[in-house]
Amino acid sequence: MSERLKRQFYTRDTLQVAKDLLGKKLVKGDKAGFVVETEAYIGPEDKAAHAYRGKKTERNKIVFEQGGLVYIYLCYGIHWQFNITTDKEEPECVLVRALEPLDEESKIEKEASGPGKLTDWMDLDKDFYGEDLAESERLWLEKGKSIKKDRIVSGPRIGIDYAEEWADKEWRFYIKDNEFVS
DNA sequence: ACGAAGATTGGCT
DNA sequence: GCCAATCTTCGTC
Repeated sequence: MSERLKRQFYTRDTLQVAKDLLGKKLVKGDKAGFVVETEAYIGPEDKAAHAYRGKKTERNKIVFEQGGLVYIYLCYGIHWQFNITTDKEEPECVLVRALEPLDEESKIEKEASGPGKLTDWMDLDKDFYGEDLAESERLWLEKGKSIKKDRIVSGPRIGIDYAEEWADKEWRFYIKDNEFVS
């Protein structure tokens, strides 16, 4: 019996998926962690999104596909950013910024508290580009913990000052008082 | 074909 | 708190 999240979880409104992802369990091999922080990127209208104005490139083409796929890319030449595509048709996605590791040792080191640290810890790189989280044998999401609505808080996204009015949108979601949020 | 900038992090002026 | 590291991707020459 599997608790894996199905396609239908991802092919919904992106802001809703971003909120619902909190508390879910990301599993890869023998490593796993609970999602504690996400950010939503809303396709063509969002200046902070790579798909702003419907711009489709070699890098971001996967977000134009259906929801539930991995959009991963290298930033600053050093860090990988792990995103999950959402919606059916719209080029939208959710950036997973931080995890609460399951194992004690990783918890103490806060090894997944930040988008770059998270991918380092899980060994995620371009090899996972386009991976289907609803079908993959090596990476997927499970039901995880249930987070009460009043434990979910929102705020402006991080590192996108160039996006002008879109930089103020409160599309970053995280679990209140969780120590693993970046 | 070339150059600028980036959804970050960690170390030190 | 500020700045360098590091390299792929994209826009432009």
